Amino acid sequence: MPEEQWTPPPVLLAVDLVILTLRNSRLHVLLVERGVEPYRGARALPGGFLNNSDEGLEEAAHRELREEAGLDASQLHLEQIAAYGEPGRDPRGRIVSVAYLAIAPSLPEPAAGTDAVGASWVPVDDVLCRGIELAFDHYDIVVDGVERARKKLERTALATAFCGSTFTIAELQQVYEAVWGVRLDPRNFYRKVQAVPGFIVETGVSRRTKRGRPARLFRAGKRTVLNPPIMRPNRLPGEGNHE
Amino acid sequence: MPEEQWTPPPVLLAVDLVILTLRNSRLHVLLVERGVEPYRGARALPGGFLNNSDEGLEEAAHRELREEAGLDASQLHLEQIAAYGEPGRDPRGRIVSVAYLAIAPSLPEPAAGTDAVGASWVPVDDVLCRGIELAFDHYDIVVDGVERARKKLERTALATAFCGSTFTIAELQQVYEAVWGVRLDPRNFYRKVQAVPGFIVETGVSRRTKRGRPARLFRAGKRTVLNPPIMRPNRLPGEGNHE
DNA sequence: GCAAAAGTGTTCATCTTACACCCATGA
DNA sequence: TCATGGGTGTAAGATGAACACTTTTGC
Repeated sequence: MPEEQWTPPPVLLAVDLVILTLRNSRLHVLLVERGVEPYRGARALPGGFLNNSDEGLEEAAHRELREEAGLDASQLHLEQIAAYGEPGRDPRGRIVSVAYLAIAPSLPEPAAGTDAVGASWVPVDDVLCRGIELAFDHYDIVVDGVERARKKLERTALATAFCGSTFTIAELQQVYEAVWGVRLDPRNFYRKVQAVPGFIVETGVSRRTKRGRPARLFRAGKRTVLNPPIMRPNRLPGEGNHE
Repeated sequence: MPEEQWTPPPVLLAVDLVILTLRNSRLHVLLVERGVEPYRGARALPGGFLNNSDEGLEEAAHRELREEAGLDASQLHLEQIAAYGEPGRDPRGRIVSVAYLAIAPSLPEPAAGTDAVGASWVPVDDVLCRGIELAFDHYDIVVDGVERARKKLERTALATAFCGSTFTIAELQQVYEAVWGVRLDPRNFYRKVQAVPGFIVETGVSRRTKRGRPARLFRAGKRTVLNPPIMRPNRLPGEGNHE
């Protein structure tokens, strides 16, 4: 913090949301269609400006979550990704956006009660492969958000945020497979997650029915840091070099 | 990004720096002493407001690095930590700060040619144990910055940013030990870092002198992501629960 | 009974750890 | 020569991948 008399230039602050969920075993992100210029017609992350000078950043994220995605703030994971402030990122002027990552459990609703036009769940793969054009620098933000989720699956209980209040181990495995984009051995995964103290706890009421033997139901434990961690399978030795 | 006609409230944007370095095998952070209210006399992170509406966030971080710490922007690691924007974090008004983490190699100078009064390197342990009072929410920012560095040592070549252009494996080990606050077996560390392709490369000119057998000199390789990673020794099973 | 999914046991390869030991230098 | 730190070998234990096999359900 500086000591100058000179008054620093004010900037406009926005909050954008990367809301991830699983829909039929694939990772999806919530996108809205822009109704006005710039980038009219393109898809963008839900978000908006700070309401007033007294609104906190996370508070604004919670409000947007409610307004634009119809998701209740409580009981869903929310964390900051980063601030995006390159001059020129928004043609309307100097706007700095603070991006948040939200994880929602799989819900039956199509895209939740949204008031923004054209809100829809889009497979993350379609976005990452640039099959869908995003407004502003929102592509970068999605990349960073997904990467954050991928990393946090290893050492934190983030995966349970994708599940309902109770879940089977197979469902938990689908979270890891969808977010990491890999296949895991169900038998080894089964033991591995149970070997982490406090990660998941068995609800006595064990069963559920679909096909085959019923599975025990678990709920998220209190422990948020995983020890030992659930490590992502090794990429082949000669590979990836991005930060 | 919203579509409202209403004009959002502008906020002031600041940039704060967590500059880490090693000084005689201990992790230090650069702090300045505040000359004006609020928090006059307390220590704070170096930083300042955006210069003008055209200055980028990282650009501002580079400028502060030069102005307040006398460190050349080029060839030192710089990455964003997060945005800190709770209303009330600064008694002067609504100020949102974007914090950056910088890693500087061990330099002979006491605190570098600073123009801020009372800039000094402070052992990170003294800050984390709250032995030193920091202004604003700068304690939280230091915690987040150090935690970021600790995590990135495992999977990235960040440790080499603490070293000069060439370094011995023992020096690299001191980085890991100081940042993680653990002791490592030199023999096992020696082989482990060399087993990561592209992490460090041997400079033909191998020697250096102090006491005992001379060590080979290495420089940072091109690979920034470590595979396999250098994992932090396991904390005991019943432990830590913070996010 | 059969298919399918849950859950268990076991093997083999790999990695980690601990530590004995040798090497090259300054004093 | 001894002390000191650099560098190598190796064996025991822990971990992880692969996969055969048993259990419990719906049909």
